Formats: sequence, C-alpha cells, structure tokens
Amino acid sequence: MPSKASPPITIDAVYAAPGYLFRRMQQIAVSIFMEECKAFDLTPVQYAALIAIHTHPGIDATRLSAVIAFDRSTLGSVIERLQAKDYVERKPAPEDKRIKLLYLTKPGVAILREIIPAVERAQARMLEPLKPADRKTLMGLMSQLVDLNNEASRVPLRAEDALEHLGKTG
Amino acid sequence: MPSKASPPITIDAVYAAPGYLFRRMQQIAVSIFMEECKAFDLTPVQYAALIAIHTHPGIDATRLSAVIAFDRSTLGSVIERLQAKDYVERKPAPEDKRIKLLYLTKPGVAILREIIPAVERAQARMLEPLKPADRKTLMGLMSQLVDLNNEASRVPLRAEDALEHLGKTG
DNA sequence: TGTTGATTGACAGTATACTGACGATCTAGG
DNA sequence: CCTAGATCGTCAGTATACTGTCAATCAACA
Repeated sequence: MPSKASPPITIDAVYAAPGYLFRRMQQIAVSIFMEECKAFDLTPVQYAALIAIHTHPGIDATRLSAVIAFDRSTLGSVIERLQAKDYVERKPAPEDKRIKLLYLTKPGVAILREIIPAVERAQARMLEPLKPADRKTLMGLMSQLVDLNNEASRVPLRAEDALEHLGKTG
Repeated sequence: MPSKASPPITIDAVYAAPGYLFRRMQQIAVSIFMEECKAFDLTPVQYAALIAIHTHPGIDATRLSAVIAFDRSTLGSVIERLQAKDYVERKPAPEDKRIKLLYLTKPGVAILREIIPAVERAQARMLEPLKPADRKTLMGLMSQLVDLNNEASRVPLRAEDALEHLGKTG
C-alpha cells in the first residue's frame, strides 16, 4: 500500500479534483440558467451586468467589471450586446472624457423584473439534488472560498473599493 | 420584514446565488491552475484531455468528449493544439473510416509526468483557505451535486457507457 | 506649467463553450 | 442489395474569458 508516492495518472483522479468539479458545475449551472431563461435571450453574464447597473446607475465599465468580477476586455462586447437589445445606454461623463456612464433603459428595467422568477427557478434547480441542509452548507463553504480566494484571479478592484466614488446607491 | 414577497433587485442577491459562486470559483480555479502550470503551457482542458487519452489509449474524439465532459465541437481544436505540440497523435481506425483514434506520444507521456506535481499544487491551493474538514465536506457535496446534475448539461454519453467498446483500459 | 505616470475604453490574439448544420460513413431493415 | 437513420468529425456563428497593447485623457508633482 503506497502511502504517498507518485499519484496514479488516471482520469479518475481528475474526477475527484476540485478544478474538475468546479468546471463541471459551472457548465451545469450555465446550462440550467439558459434553459430556464431561454424565453428572455439573456446570458448569465448579461443578467449580472443588468442587475449591477440597476443597483449602481451611472457606473462606468471598469468599476462594473470589478463589481461583477469579470474581465474589462470582455465587458465591452457584453455591453455592446445589451446596448443592441436596447437594455442599456451609455452616456459620456461630463467631467471625464474617457468615461462612459452606464444606465438601464426602460426596457432594461422591465426585462429585469420579468426574468427574475426564471432566474430564481434556475438557482433553485442547481442545488435541488441536495438535501436542504446540505445546500446551505455548500453555499456557505463556496461563499467563504470565493471570498478568501478573491485576489487569486484578476479583479482590478474589490467591489467595495470600486464604488467609493459613486453615491453608494443601493 | 417582508417574508417572501418579490425579491429585491440588487447585486447583493447575485453574490449569494449559486450560479455566481460557481462561475467565480471556476474563474479562480483556472487562474490558480495557469499560475502553477505556466512553465508547461497547458490549459486545464488540455491537461484533462491528456490524462483521459493516457487512461484510454485509442479512444476517439466523441468518446473522449464524454469522458471529460466537454463539447464535441470544441474538442477538435483542443486536440489540434495538442497535436501541434506533439503530445497527441491521431490514427485513422482501420474498421471505421469516420473515426480517428487518439494516442499520446512519448513527449505527451513525459509532459504529463512532469506537470502532475504542479497540478497537485494547484488543486491544493484552490481549497487552501478552508479548514481541512471543510475541504472534505465541500468536495463531497460538489461530487454529489455534479453527479446528480449530470444530465443537466449536454453530455452525449455517460463516461461509463462511452467506454463500452474500448477494452476498459485502466 | 509641463511632463510623468496612471486610468479608461478599445482592440488583437488565443482558448473555451455551445448551437446547429454538414458530408462522409456505417448499420439495420426491408 | 439498397435505402433510412444514426454516428463521426468538422465547421460556421455566437458568447465568454484572459493577456497584452494602445491612444486619449486625466491627475499630480516638480
């Protein structure tokens, strides 16, 4: 019985690895989200962006990327798509010509209200196979882990810091 | 205190949602993996593919996609990149002209042996912020959840079924 | 005030993911 | 034997992600 020698090079080791389980669960989560929300033609990322802009009207793209933890580079095209659907509008900031401020349009606010029940269903379905107590345990541990690992991936600002200049809307 | 009326439309609700935590954790996991393995120029997906081919030599692309749970469409380009790095070779199957069988090359086996310690470090780092008991709990719940949700995302075959025709190598 | 350094949004390049479609091929049924 | 349906690899199209770079702009300091 080898106690700690070289681990076996087998796919079974991968199945039990955290990285594999996180990737797989993310796939499943997106799939469930898309299924519940297919009537609305919004991706999880686009949904998160809408919510964040609703919470912080007038936020700029860089701060938005910190608030929902995704890449500045990617965010541009996400916003473009939301603009094309007429859910978001961009206004130049008067005091800083570099910045474009983001606001929800009326249709943007409307779709948000409509989609929320579907999103709630999706979130519930992701955890449905677990017993209620286990769901709570899992979410608690995931929250801790994401929080404590926050600096591990490129997020230029912590969400709280990102909002210092805004009026703390919300 | 409203008990269960319409939920608030706020970004804070998103932060506690399973979908957000899974997406964020996946980002973090990839980031840690790439950091630990940067000397090897292999992505998590490419690593999983190498391991799976090593475990099941002569597997074809469709079955491989089931074994590591990713999309058939995407797999083509992943294999191409592994082929370009001379880690994988593809041989036409004699009895079925549609199929191309996958094998690791000598450099493929070698890089696998070399990268494994780095991968182990990455996997450990992902869970490091948690107490040991909590790590175990989290992995147990994630395994359950992924397993029970397996059909939720498009995986054409369960891994076990996918391997019926192979000699159950491993 | 004038230049340095930081910030913003944009872009190019690479790598996953997923949908839907396609031709080539195999297999079963008639 | 020959056609209908399934399967294999591939490709086009869309959407995330991340690295690195760039011009325009701003802020701060000498």
